[in-house]
Amino acid sequence: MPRMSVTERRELLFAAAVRVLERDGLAALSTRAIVAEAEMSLASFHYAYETHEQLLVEIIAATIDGELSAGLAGLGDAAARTPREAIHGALTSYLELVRADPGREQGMFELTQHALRRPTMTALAADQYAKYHAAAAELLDHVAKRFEVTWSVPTADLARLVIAMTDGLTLAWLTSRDDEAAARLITLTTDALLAHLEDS
Amino acid sequence: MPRMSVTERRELLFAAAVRVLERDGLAALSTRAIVAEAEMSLASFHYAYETHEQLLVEIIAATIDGELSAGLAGLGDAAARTPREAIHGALTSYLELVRADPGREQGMFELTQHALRRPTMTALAADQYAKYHAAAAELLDHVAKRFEVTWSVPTADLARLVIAMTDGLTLAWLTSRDDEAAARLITLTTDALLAHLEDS
DNA sequence: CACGAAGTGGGACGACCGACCCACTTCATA
DNA sequence: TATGAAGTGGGTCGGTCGTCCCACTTCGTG
Repeated sequence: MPRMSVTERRELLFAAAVRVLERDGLAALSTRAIVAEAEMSLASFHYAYETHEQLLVEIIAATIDGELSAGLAGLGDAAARTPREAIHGALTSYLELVRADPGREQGMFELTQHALRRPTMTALAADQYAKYHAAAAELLDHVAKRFEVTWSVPTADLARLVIAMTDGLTLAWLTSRDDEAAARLITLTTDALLAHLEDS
Repeated sequence: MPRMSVTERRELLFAAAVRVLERDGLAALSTRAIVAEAEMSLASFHYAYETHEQLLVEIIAATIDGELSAGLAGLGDAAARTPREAIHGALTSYLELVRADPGREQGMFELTQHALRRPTMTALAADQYAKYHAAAAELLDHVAKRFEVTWSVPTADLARLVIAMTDGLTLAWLTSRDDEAAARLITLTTDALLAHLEDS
């Protein structure tokens, strides 16, 4: 009801859409569900956003930046004393993120799947994963620099391994909710990465 | 138009639904789209299946059995002369399967996501992955037995690593379509597995 | 041949979807 | 205080959804 600028309304709708996506999934992310969550009238939506798809595009593009980059990179340099601790800690932090808010990661998967199916959005999915890989590579480089070691395999390749494992780990945990199995999976992943680490 | 039994009609509808799912995605898998693909009338659907969801459940339950188990296990024992060749070959075969029919694997992901969102279906998703893990464990046991070696880590854990990696590999390839990067990812995964192999 | 079961299909239902129109209110500016 | 831009919301459009009803045809069996 209160009056506000278009940009402010866009932000409120955006936030509401993310909440609906995480809570109820992409299939339930209708225009009406979004405005209900934001407590707005239906017409207000098309005043702020041209189409429903435009909001989706914006969500995909935006949530990537602050998402995994923060989840992985931001937590890798805690109080780790060894490369193993750093890698293992970062992966564990990520799992904790998934456990704390499963709907969020599930929503990311749904958005990716959705984007892959629409020709106009497939480039977005590609960008999404390119950024994931870049963030993971940054984390690996950071570890190498901090502990004065080198990776014997290009970090770009190892980054793909990391992202593939976080995806697989997420899917495994979402389907089984098995914390212990996930922890063992993280240890195995850490082993796999450390095998390509050598003193420099 | 031709007359047929309920079971036969169910099979035709099932096959048609799978085709639509692989070609157009889960979002397009409506009752009408299915009967159009099967060239039936709309009413025929509810004569064969009680509800639309029932068909979904059947698809999830059925496609698992003949899917990844055949994709992985069936191709692991080709002309491989070493454990490395066996593992690497199986993973490469799987990637080839994804490349040959991306829509199929994408459909599987969509079904999993869908199942995870409905409380009545989450158990199905859990079963799905339990079977995946079992199939992968079987493959690993088979390799160990054939080459007279042993895994230094429970194959159940390594199986989770394999499935997580195939999921991550699939997602990575679907989003980037980068064959070379996928091949390097497979090599890294093979390395990770072989690190836990020892003579017996 | 009769008859009931099995199978078929046109049409309609209520609900929800994205999008949009247009009358209305509020505000900034002149 | 007049005026036009900015913002708001009720209502509706055409379309698709899953489901269902019911008249119809075909078939196996008596």
